[in-house]
Amino acid sequence: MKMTYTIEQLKDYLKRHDIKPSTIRIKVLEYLLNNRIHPTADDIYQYLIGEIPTLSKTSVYNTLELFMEKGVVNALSLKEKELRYDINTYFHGHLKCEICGNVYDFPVSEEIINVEELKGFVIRNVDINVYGICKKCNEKNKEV
Amino acid sequence: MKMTYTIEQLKDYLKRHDIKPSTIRIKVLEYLLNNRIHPTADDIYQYLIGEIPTLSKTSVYNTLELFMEKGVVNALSLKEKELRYDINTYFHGHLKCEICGNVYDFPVSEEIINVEELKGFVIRNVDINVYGICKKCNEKNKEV
DNA sequence: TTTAATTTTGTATTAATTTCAATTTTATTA
DNA sequence: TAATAAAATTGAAATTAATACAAAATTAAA
Repeated sequence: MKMTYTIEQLKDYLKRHDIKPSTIRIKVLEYLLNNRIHPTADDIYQYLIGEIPTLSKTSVYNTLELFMEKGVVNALSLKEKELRYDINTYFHGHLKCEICGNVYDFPVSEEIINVEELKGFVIRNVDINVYGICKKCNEKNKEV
Repeated sequence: MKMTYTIEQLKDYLKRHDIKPSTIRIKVLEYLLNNRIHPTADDIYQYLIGEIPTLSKTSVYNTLELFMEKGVVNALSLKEKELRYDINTYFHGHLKCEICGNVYDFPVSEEIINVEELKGFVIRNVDINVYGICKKCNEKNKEV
């Protein structure tokens, strides 16, 4: 994991989002910022248990719940059992490769929600999820 | 429930999708065609248990799984515990009202997947999910 | 320091989905 | 038609992500 944020930076990030910084919150934030792989709660837990041996899974869930309320992360519902979490809250789409399981980002124009049928609807969140086979896995298949 | 399909029509629908028609499959299909509310497996089960008293939930899951394989339904992953199922497999988006819980359809241009970043990716499915407050619930709130 | 508020933990619970062997139904063949 | 094979259905048990919640630990305030 590339370490690109100081503790002060992480604390400020939380404070700016109206979150009191605690060790767990700082570590979860650090993980999310440095591992932009749309991790599950368990991914986060499995990594952080190495850093905080007393960590409980409930704390990870609590932290992610708080982060969602404060707009720090979005949850991704990708037809999997587990939710994934995305620290990138800018408008964008997700590509899930059904072979390797990786989730990639791709740009989407906000124009798509400019349709008559959405007038009068207060939009809080938009998810654009594409399922298929990524370039890498597709090329591997051709070799066989 | 409006009854708009004959058993023969339902059987043909299944056969055209390479599915052997059985009583359960016909009833599940009928329910999906006549109740375009993006029901959950339990919604379907709760209704059909009144028609088929011996019905098991596993059969509903089995049937929906088969329908998905054969392209009869799509599963909707809307950050709820349960999956929902949609008999409308044409390209469109979904609006989930977080107040009343209803899920509405809205049109989306297929242009949104025409981006450079998706070239080389074999697309099998696209989900566009919008979360917020629907017109009806929004107007109710204003009254208060 | 004492008290209050907040955060974290750990266990138990919930509930949707899956697994799978047994049963039932349907189709095939002798 | 009866016997056999194949397919569909059932029901109980297992799985597991997420939640609830009370107790413990930590931090902040008085």
